[in-house]
Amino acid sequence: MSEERSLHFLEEIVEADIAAGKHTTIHTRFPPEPNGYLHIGHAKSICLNFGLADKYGGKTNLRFDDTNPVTEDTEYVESIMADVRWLGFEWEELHYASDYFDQLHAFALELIGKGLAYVDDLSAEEIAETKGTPTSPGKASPYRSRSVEENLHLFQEMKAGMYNDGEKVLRAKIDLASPNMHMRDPIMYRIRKTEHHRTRDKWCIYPMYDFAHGQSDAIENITHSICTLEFEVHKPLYNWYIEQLGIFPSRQFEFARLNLTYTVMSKRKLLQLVQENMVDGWDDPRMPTISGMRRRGYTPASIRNFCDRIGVQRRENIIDVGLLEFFVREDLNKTALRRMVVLDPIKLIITNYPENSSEILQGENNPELEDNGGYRDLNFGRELWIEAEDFMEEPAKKWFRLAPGMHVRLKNAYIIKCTGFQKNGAGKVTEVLCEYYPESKSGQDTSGIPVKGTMHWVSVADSSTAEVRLYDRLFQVENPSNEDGDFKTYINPNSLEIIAEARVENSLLEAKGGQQFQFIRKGYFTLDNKYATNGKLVFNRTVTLKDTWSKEVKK
RNA sequence: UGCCCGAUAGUAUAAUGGUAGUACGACAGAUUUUGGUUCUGUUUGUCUUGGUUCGAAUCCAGGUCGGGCAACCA
Repeated sequence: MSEERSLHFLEEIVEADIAAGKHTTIHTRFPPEPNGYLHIGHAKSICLNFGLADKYGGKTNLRFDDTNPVTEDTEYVESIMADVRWLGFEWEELHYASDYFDQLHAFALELIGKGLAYVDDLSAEEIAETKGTPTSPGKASPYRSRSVEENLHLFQEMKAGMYNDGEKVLRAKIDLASPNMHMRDPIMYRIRKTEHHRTRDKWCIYPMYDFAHGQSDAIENITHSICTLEFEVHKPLYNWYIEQLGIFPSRQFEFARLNLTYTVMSKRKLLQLVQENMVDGWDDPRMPTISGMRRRGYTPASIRNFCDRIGVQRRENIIDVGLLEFFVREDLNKTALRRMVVLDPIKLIITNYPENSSEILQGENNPELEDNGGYRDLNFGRELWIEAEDFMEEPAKKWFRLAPGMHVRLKNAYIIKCTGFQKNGAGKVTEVLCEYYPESKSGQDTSGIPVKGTMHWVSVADSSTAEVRLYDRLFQVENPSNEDGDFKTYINPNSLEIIAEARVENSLLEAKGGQQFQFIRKGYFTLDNKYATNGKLVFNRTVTLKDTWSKEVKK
């Protein structure tokens, strides 16, 4: 079943490590900061970390990197856990960097004791100035040479809350002339008199990312600590802390983050869209967040397949969102129930069908499944709703649908012939007239009439209304972050079209939240968990069907 | 401009010194009671200049282009 796949570079590293006897098994971790919602880029990291451990019989932890109380919140913790599980993964151990605050504090004391850390009274601006630039070395702070005793004492006072935010920091004493800016006496601890979402007011000093991440990895015996490329310059520092402390030698490896066309992926930008109400929250179906894609109707399998296919590399990339859509269609085609919905209704009257009469026809639930996935009842009658765009007064070239004199099949029903139409004062077609062939009934057609087109429909007498939300790409340009000026100026003003009253077949009255449907010839849709109520159906379009006709029209 | 990383069809990803392959896309055709699905075919590529070698996408050197690094963010 599984096709032969070559190893990506991280798999090669793991296999080499195992072959060399470095580890018998591996331990990875997924370490989000709980300061926002997970997006498709995180999904890549999740699939990578969990997938790698799974492949080599290892384990994966979920660890919240909650070292900055200013930005973090339990709301995000909850959503992140829900999203990881929804994607289909279960962590081995659940940890918080904040669980290690005591241990981290002890590590800091140890480094101070070794003369490798000092308390600095310089302000943030002064530290930035004395740090130098990438091309010129930094200058030592006047406080760099404080004695171990003094440092211990001052750090104790910092911890005790005797100073205000920004008054003092604890710095590692490394190399102010290092070509790597991160090695120029990086800050280990800063004062933040802010309540932490878990430790509350226990601490007023908090470790920086660099002083927490590697040690957390080491505490959990993480063998392969996988992160994105921008952390590459942090690696010497990551290793320095581990070496000076003599703890478990976790090793960091970097891969290129995921970029997708027609969207943005940075948390900062996504947050802006939410805060400035350009979208309907983090779970807006147009957002590249996991929660947004879930609401939109994407399936976990389609996201996993996508992450699997794009692979993992160290080169910058921007992946065509069309590839994601391909995997969604591929998955939904096999699972979504087929239903008929008319988005832009006009009336079709079958003039030779008996008045006040109707009949029940059968429609397959999914032709891709065995036994067509079973059948549902379709109520057929003299008056039907059809799609306005399925009728043309004067047919275009290669037009297979309705036009005066043309034959077409009504899906799961009869072949009809268009005999006329009505227009209103504005010249808009309001009604199409036709005749049907009783002997052409679906499944028992003896008419012998050849038709090229098949159209969806719903009965006027026996259908309901629903709101349908059509989503398009959020941005008008492939890479909004790369354009001049504010990325928000490139937002697609037509990314959401709300159809207030589409006509749906009555079997959809039983639709449940999160259930997926294919509206025949229209695309994949799902019931919106947020806005659908008992009395009102609201559907989100996940993705359109491939449409070769619209390409034909463009020619 | 100092240090680090990277460069294979339009996009992504293989080839681990020995036939440049795969997926998506695009195009054409067949099938089809969804202009869907499925099937078949076509299309387009190793950044550049040298070097090593019987042989280089792969190794080496120079160049070009792209990305990262100067938060008390992660």
